[in-house]
Amino acid sequence: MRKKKSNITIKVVADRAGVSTATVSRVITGSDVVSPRRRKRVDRAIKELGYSPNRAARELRIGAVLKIGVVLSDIQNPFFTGCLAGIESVLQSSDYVLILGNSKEDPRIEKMHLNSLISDGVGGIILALTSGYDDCYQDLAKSDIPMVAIDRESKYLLVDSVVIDNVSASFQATECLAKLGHRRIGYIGGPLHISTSQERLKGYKEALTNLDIPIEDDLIVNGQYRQGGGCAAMEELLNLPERPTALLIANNLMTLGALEAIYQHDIQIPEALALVAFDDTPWNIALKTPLTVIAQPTYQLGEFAAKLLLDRIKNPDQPLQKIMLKGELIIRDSCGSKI
Amino acid sequence: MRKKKSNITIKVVADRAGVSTATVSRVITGSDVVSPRRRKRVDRAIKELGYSPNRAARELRIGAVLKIGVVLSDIQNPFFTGCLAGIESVLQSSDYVLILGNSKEDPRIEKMHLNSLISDGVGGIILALTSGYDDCYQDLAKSDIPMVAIDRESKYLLVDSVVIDNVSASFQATECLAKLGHRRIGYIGGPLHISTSQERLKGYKEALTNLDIPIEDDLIVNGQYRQGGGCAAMEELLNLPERPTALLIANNLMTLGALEAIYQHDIQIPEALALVAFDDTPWNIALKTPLTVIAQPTYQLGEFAAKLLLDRIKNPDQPLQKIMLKGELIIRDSCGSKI
DNA sequence: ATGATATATGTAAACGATTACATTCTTATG
DNA sequence: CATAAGAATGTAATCGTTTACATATATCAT
Repeated sequence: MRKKKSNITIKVVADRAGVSTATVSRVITGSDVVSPRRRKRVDRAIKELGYSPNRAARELRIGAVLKIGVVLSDIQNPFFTGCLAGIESVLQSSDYVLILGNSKEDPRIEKMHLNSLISDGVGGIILALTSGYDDCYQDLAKSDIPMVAIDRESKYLLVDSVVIDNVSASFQATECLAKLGHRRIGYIGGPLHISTSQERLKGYKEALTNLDIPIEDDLIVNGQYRQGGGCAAMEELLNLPERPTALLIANNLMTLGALEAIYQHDIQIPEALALVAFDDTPWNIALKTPLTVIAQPTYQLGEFAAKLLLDRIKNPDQPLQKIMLKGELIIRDSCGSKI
Repeated sequence: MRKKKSNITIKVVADRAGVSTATVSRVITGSDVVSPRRRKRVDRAIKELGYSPNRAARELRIGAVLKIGVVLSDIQNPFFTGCLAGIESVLQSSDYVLILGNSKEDPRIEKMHLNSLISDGVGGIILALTSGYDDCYQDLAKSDIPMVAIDRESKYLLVDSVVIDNVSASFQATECLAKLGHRRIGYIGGPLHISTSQERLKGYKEALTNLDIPIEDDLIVNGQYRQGGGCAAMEELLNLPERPTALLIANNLMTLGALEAIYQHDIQIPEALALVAFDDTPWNIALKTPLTVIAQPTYQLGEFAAKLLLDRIKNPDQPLQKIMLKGELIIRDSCGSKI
C-alpha cells in the first residue's frame, strides 16, 4: 500500500514558530494558556503551512473517535437532506467528522451500517430508524455509544431524540379541513411500525373524534413511504363507492404519488378534493395548485440533533432528553381556504 | 470528554496467545507467514477476547485508510443528493466509509473540508468543486490522494472526472427552442468560474451560431446557482425593452427562482415565454406547466464516480480517465411543443 | 534586591498498531 | 554431523498527537 505522508506535522509547525510541539498543541486545543506572543507566532506558522492536525494520531492519543455516524432512511428525501444539512453545519464547527449511511428504509441495511459504526467505536450516532422491532437495536443499546434518534423513535431504543410534534400537527391539519366543512376526510400515511406514522394517524383520529366526525376505516390507507405508495393509496381511495372530499397526506413523497393519481383521474383540487400534506418544498409555489402544508423545520431538527449528541458525548450521564419541535401549518390553495 | 478505552489491545491478545505483538499483527493483516500452530492460538485468543484492532492506531501507522471523503457544493440540491445516493450505494458494498462535507458553494468552506480530509489521510476524495481558481487545489494536487471530480472540473486539478456532456445538452436544448420558431432565446446560467456554466453557455452560443441567430449579450445573464440568483436573473430579462420569447435555464434551483419571477409577472408559459431547463425533478409532473428539461443521470454520475475512485485507489498509476454522460432532453409542455 | 508564588514553556512518555531488522529455529545438503 | 539457507518469530522504532511532569520565566510583597 502506498504511504501517504503529510509532511506538515506538528513538529514542522513547532520548528517554524520556534516553539515546542507542546506549545503548538496547546494553541490548537486551547487546553491551556499560551502567551499572546507565542500564540500569534504559532497561529501564523499554522496558517502559512496550511497545517491541520492528523486525526488518527489525535484519536489514538485521546482515546476517542472523532466521528459521528449518521444513518438516514432516505438520502434523497428532502426532509432528510434538510436534517442532514443541519447536522452537517453543526459538526462542521466541531472536531467531529460526519460518516453517512443510507438505509433506504431497509432494516437490514440499517443494521449493517450500525454494526460497522459500532465496531469502529464512533463517538456518536444519529439515526432515523426504519424498524419498529427490538432485535435491530440490541447491539446498539449494549454498545453505550452516545446516540440521538431523529424524527422517529422506538420504544426499544431509549435514547435522546429530536422529533416533530406529529400528533398536534396532524390534529391541526385535520381540523383545518373539517372547519372548511368537510366530513369525509381521507388519510394517507406510512407504515405503522414507524412512530411518525402512528402519531400522525393518532392526531387525525383525535381531531375527528373531537369534532364528532365518525372515523371510517375505509378512508384510512397506510402504504409505503414512497411515491409509489402514495399513488397506490390514492387509487384505493378513488375507488371507494363514496370518495372523500378532503385528504390529509402524511409524507412528502407520498403526496407526489397521490398527485400523480389525482391528475390522472382529472380531479380538481381543491374543488373536488381538498388537500393538506406534510412537508413543504421549494417547488410548492410553482405547482398547479400550491399545497397547504405542515412545514417541518428539518434543518433545525438536524441542528438540534447534532447539538444534543455533542452535549451527551461531553456529558454522558445527563438525563435523557427529548426535544419536540412544532410543525407549521401554511395555508395555500389546495385546502380550498382563502385564508 | 469521556474516554472510550477498549482494554483489549494487541498486547493483551499477544500475551494470552503467548506470542509477540508482531505475530498477532501478522495474523490479522495476513501480511506475512505465521506457522499454523501459532496462527490457531492467536485466532482463538482474538475470538475469546472479542478483539478488534484500533482503527486510529492502524491508520496512524500505515497512512491512508478505508475512508472516502465526499465534498459537495450543495447537500440540499436534488442534483447532488442524487449523486450522493449513487456514491453511497457503491461504497456500501466496499470496505470504505463515506465522510460527507458540504461546501455550500463557498470555496473557503470547501478548502476547510479538503484540508481536513487530507490531514486525515483519507483513501480518496470525490469533489464537486466550487472554485475555478488554482490556489484552492494546490494542497490537494500535492497530496497525491486519489480523487475524482464530479459534475464540475478545473484545469487546476488534473484528476479523474465524471461529468455531463454540457455543451451538447445545452446545444440540443437551444436548438429545440429555435426549431419551434424562436429567435430571441434568453439564457440564464451560473457563475462563469464553474466549468458547467461555461460549457452550457458555450453550447447555447454554438447552437445560435449554427442556426445563424445573432448572439445578444443582453439575453445572457449569469447569476448565483441559487433560487435567488434565478429570480434576479429573470427580473433582469423581463426588464429588457424587448423581452426574449424563449429561455434556457441552466440549473434547477435557478429555474425555481425564475418561475417565481415569471408567475409574479403573470407571464404565460409557454405562450409568452417558452422554457427549457436543466435537471428533472419528481415534482415536475405536478407543476403548473410541466417543464421540458435536460434530465441528468445523477445517480449514475455518483455510481461512476465512486467506482472510478475505487479503481484508482487500487491502481494509482493508471492513466487519467474522464467519463462523460449524456443528458436526456425530455419534452413536456413548457417549451410549447406537442412532441 | 530577595525569595515566594504564579505562569509559561519545554521534555519526554504515552496511545496501539505495523514493520524493518535482528534473532532464533528448521531443514537440507554435502 | 556441521553448516548454510531459509522460515518463523521477536525486538524495538515509528506514525503524530496530547499531557504529566520538570523547568524556566515573570510577578509580587517585603
